[in-house]
Amino acid sequence: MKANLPTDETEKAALKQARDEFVSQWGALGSQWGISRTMAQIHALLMISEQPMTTDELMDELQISRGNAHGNVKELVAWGLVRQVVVRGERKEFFEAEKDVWEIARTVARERKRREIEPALGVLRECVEKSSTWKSAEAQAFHQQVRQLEEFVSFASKVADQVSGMKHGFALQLAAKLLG
Amino acid sequence: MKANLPTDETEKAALKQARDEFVSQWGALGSQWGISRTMAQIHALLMISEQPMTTDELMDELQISRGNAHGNVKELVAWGLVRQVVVRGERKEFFEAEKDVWEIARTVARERKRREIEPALGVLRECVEKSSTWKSAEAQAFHQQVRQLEEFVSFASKVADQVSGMKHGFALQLAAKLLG
DNA sequence: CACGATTTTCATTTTTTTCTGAAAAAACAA
DNA sequence: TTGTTTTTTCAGAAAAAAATGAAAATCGTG
Repeated sequence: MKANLPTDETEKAALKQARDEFVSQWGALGSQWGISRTMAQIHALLMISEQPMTTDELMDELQISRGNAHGNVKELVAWGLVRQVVVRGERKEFFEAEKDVWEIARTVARERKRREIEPALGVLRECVEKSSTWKSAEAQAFHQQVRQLEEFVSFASKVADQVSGMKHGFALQLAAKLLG
Repeated sequence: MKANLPTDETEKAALKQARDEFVSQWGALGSQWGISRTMAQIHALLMISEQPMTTDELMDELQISRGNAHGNVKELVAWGLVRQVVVRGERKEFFEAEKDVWEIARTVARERKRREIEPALGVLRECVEKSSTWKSAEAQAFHQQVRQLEEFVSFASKVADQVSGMKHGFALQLAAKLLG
């Protein structure tokens, strides 16, 4: 075994600190967004973990309860950002995060479309439909506005489809189109 | 004055109902997102209102307190989604929402970049930097992962710039590029 | 089956966020 | 200035969301 030079030890400590910082900050960002701090922290932790982790390891690392760790890791699985893997010889469940950023982006696009865009479209379409035959000036103004919103959200929906359907090389395709 | 035919009355009632439904549902969607229900409701209400509204009208329409109405409408102004307008002969402040959906989209892109993307980039860049000279395998794996994330978020930032810089005809430009 | 290991659920507590309403401050008019 | 209207602030209340921890259910193995 190699000798532990002072630099090795220093680096080890600094790495731990950097990882903790990343996890903690990512958690804070998560709540700015619409997801719970713990869920974002678990995601961060799994993204920078080289091995899959168990619920107990998550509890230990983040100092959270079993119920909390369990619920949030399962929600990440439901999002498709984390998968459960089997480790030979182990009975516990292990979890690992998708690490490829383009894959992550596609998943987020798909899920956000499903959870946010589609319900909005439902509401808007109902309003557009209802108001389409109304005669008064006020009613027509309402119709016009919800129709414009519906058109836009519908467009956003198509963009989300497009993005979530892109294969690797996504970056190149999209970058070329948008920034070229 | 025209006679109020039964259909007029029916339409009027139905319009009121549709507007309320829209406001209420948009509020629910808002909380799914990262903004408060009330803020989303005020935004919805102002988007479908033909006249600018006062704080008192907002309070009345949404059945909320003055402090709540005040704070949320001011936050919408800070976002740039609502502006304060002067109505001649009136002392009260009136508020109106931006109605053009492309303008709304640009504003949201700009603000979300500022509030969500930029802080994330800060965290990521710090991690990338710190870990760039480290030697151990673990440290390098960490570096690689945060670097990939940094690259992606940086790309997202450029997209947001691009979108928020687009003038009217935005739809056409973007649609052509993405869906064409 | 029976037993220990592990996962899942859930009533309760804690924390965070949002809202209220009244008081203070500011703006304006006379 | 003084009185009136309107806006702003903010301490406390209420509501919503998240977390805990222990009990129940499930799973896998001998």
